[in-house]
Amino acid sequence: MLTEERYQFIRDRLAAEGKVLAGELASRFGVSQDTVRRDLRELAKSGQLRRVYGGAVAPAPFAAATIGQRGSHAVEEKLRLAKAAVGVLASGQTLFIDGGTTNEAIARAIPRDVELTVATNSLGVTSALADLPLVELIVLGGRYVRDLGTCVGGDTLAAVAQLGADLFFLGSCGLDASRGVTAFDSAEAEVKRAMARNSAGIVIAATSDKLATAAPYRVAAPDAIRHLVVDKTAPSAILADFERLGAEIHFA
Amino acid sequence: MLTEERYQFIRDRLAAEGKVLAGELASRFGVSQDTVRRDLRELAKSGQLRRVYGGAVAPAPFAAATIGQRGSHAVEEKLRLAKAAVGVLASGQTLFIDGGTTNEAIARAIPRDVELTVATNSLGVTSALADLPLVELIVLGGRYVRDLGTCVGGDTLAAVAQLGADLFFLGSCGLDASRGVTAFDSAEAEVKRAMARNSAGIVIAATSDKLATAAPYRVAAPDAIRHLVVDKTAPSAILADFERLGAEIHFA
DNA sequence: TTTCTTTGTGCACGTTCTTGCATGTTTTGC
DNA sequence: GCAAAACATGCAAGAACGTGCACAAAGAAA
Repeated sequence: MLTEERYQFIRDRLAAEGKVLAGELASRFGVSQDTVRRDLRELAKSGQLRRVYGGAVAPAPFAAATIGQRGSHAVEEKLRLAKAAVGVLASGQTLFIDGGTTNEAIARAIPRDVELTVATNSLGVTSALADLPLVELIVLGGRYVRDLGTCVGGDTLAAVAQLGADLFFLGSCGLDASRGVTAFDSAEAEVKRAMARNSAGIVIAATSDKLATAAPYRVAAPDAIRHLVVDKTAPSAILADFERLGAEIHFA
Repeated sequence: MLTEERYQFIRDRLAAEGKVLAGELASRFGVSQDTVRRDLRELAKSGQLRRVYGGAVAPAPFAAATIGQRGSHAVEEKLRLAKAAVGVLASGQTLFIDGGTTNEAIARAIPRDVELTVATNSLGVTSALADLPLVELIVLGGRYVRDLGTCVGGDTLAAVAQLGADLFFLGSCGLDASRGVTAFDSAEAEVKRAMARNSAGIVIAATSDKLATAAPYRVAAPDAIRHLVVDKTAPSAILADFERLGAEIHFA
């Protein structure tokens, strides 16, 4: 019995029934439960199932429902980034959070026992925070843009102008030590600029593919970044540039 | 029986019927009530349900006012109402839609090929419409109120004031032919009043338990209702009153 | 062929998780 | 106010789990 055969059987069984039991698989394959557990661990690592006590279940449909191509590896990376990014939070703070899948992951990673005031123009972030009892949630309305999952426009700008925040979690941007933070869309950039202007510090959690890239619209100067959350594969030369400009580097 | 299976069953049951009983779940699963209570505690910790004495109910934004009433029959009734309510729409119209489970059902029932401009302060309605390609969606931001699932406050009022709509889908209210439309919350009523003021006509889809009830805060006069969508069990005497006041009655 | 490395597997051990029971507390209905 | 039901908490037994290690089979290098 090849390992791959077991994998395929598990995948099929999950698709058909939604769950598998470790003990049942072991007796069916004629191997020890340890081997089955190793299989499950391996498949879980690539997001093909979710391990639970006693076996495994089909993965959450959450990934499929949301935006873009986000491979399973990128999900894990974003989750690690999100957990590290939450580390810069302190109870009682006021935050701006804008759009992007990384920011949605961060919002979902905020623990239930932290007291915060959060203003966001992202539908995903709003949904993620809507249930947290200690979060005072302010929705920044405006024209909803499907492709971004956020609100933009004059109404959004007006709402931002009335608020001030300790930290601004800035998402889905290009990031370059000389050009600073840049966005791909004009209206989006306007809102980000307003949020940056009304915040004491900017937090950016960047997957490694965002580093050293630039987009047309300028959002913030490179020295405006207070916290930069990256994974351990980020080139140290680039990080050194940001550190020199005053950013605090956090590794996921 | 995996723990996760019990979780899933509870989630499904809550979505369908709005409530679960600890004792009933225990006998169905073949485990002790202690285990069921532990499950409920766990799900409550992540906001997936709200614990009550004897079991649990669906979390705030969806439970709204009617906890015991929303059996699977009530869900079906709301679906029928929603389909009928969509009948009053015409392509090219501009709508206000506020909160409530009935309005969320209506939003989900809007077909993909209708061109509309929709302004809403409800998170559920926003989520329902976010994917429709022909709907220009305007999010009315403000302070998010967990129990209502909507935004209220001065910012919301200001955003409403800048817009005008053909129809206002008014939800989760008391409804009485002499007192008109009434709401349970002061801030909520303010927003509804503003929407009513800036709309040419009001549409109300009411489950039969809403008819001939009243709440403290006045929202609109009884003769402001243009379309009233009810099921066939609605008392004809009450409907006659509304019809005399100028409402058009639609049966689901 | 012989030797070494790689990979997959099973076993032993300690750890963590789940569960039912016992106990004491809180809530509900009368 | 009282009794019963529902609940929270601590505890112990057992199941499931992770890890390190040994062993065997397959292939590569000498």
